[in-house]
Amino acid sequence: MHHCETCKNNVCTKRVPIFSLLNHDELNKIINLINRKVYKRNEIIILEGQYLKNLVIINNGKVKAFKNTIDGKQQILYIFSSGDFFGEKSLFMNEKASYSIEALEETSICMIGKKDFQNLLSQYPNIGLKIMEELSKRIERLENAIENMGTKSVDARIYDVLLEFAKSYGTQEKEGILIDLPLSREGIANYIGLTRETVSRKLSNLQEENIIKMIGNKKILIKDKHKLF
Amino acid sequence: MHHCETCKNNVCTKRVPIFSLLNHDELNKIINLINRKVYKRNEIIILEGQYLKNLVIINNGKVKAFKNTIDGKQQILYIFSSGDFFGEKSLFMNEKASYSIEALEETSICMIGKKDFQNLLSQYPNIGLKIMEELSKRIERLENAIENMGTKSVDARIYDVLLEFAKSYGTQEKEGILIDLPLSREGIANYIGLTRETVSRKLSNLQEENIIKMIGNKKILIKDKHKLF
DNA sequence: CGTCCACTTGACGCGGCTCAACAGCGGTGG
DNA sequence: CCACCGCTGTTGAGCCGCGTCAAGTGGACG
Repeated sequence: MHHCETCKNNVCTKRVPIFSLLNHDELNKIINLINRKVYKRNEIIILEGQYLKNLVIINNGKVKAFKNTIDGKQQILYIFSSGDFFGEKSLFMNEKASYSIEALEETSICMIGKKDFQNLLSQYPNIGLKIMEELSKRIERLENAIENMGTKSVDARIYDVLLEFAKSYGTQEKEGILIDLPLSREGIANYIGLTRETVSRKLSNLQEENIIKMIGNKKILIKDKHKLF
Repeated sequence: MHHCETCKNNVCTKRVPIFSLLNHDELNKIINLINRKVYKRNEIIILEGQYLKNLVIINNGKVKAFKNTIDGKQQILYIFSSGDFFGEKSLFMNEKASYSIEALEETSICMIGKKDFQNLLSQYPNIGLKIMEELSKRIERLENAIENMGTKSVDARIYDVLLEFAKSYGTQEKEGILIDLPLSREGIANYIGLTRETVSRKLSNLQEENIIKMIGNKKILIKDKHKLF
């Protein structure tokens, strides 16, 4: 159906906060600038060190942004999902990507060429404000992550990541908050700077204390949220 | 002398990267919007949780931006010096400061009211670009800090902070790079998430290995930079 | 149903934190 | 100017906890 093709495209622009101040006609103009692409789980979308030519907006799915260290470790910096964008650095500075992006599940993205987006920016300055707003939020998350890693106990870091996931990926059930985990145990470890084994042990402890319940490896039920503070 | 009063004011705007695209007349208009203030060492400029009404630009001196944790620890997030700005978050969002700012030495600042700055922004959109650029740089520093704290050994973190300080506050001498430390040992510890004792020990080790030389508590000479990689 | 990879659990060692004692330095007041 | 005091830095001893290595288990997917 023809009009469905349009719907599909609209999705990209409609749900994106940075375009939220534009009206319908303006959005339609933008649609023509967009290229879409779909990635499967574990596929690399951007590799650290590459030059970026697009601003990328996630339409559907989840990705992780991470750095690999020389000695084979991995630090996950962000988990991006629907509506989030990345590659914005190349818009102001002509720099290489400072981290890699990998799909955590089937993910469809929208790409806008650097030039096109710069034109949009000068045409609609409010988009710039929205981006600054989003960058500010990202900065605040990073600042909190540093505070956690620098000053908090390992237990507290586990609590924090559980609460963070509960907020972003949790649903309220009668027995508690059910989290659809975006990351594996190893992923969680790489997100908060621990090892897989330590995460595993800490979660087992929490389960023994009846604070959480692990459901397979993909879900966790938080039975008593208040014990995680 | 009258024209020196003007010079003094100019300093504020001239050396600030975010105004670097403006011409002389435009800068003069801005000068009228600015309030200046001087803080002594250890004075608090902003307290976490306060509402900000200004964008603050450092004219002269150094400050630290930090968070205090419930159990009395401190995480230093940034060291700002001449030309750096803070308080930008209040410009896009009406939020409280997420960290405190304290003068590390005698520091003079320039303040521009929120409304005034928003007007500037819409008048000179390039200022917005400059701010995004600076925010991007800040994000990159935070991302690297997280990678360091999450994946690197304590030794490597000490090396990194020495190299960072060498770059920002060091001068090349014949015997090596002489660093004018912005932070005390305790400050360094709070910057990279260690304890005072550990920093002290690690620096003593480096001195024994003849890689650095401590000169009082305020200066460090890096004799062999290449051993710090 | 079988294979493989991720997760779990245990044992162990090392390294950074804690506690404690002391030294050095700067600031203050007599 | 000196004496005192408090804060920061140094150094030592000991402990605890996380990382490492290793073995065994379980779930996901073909």
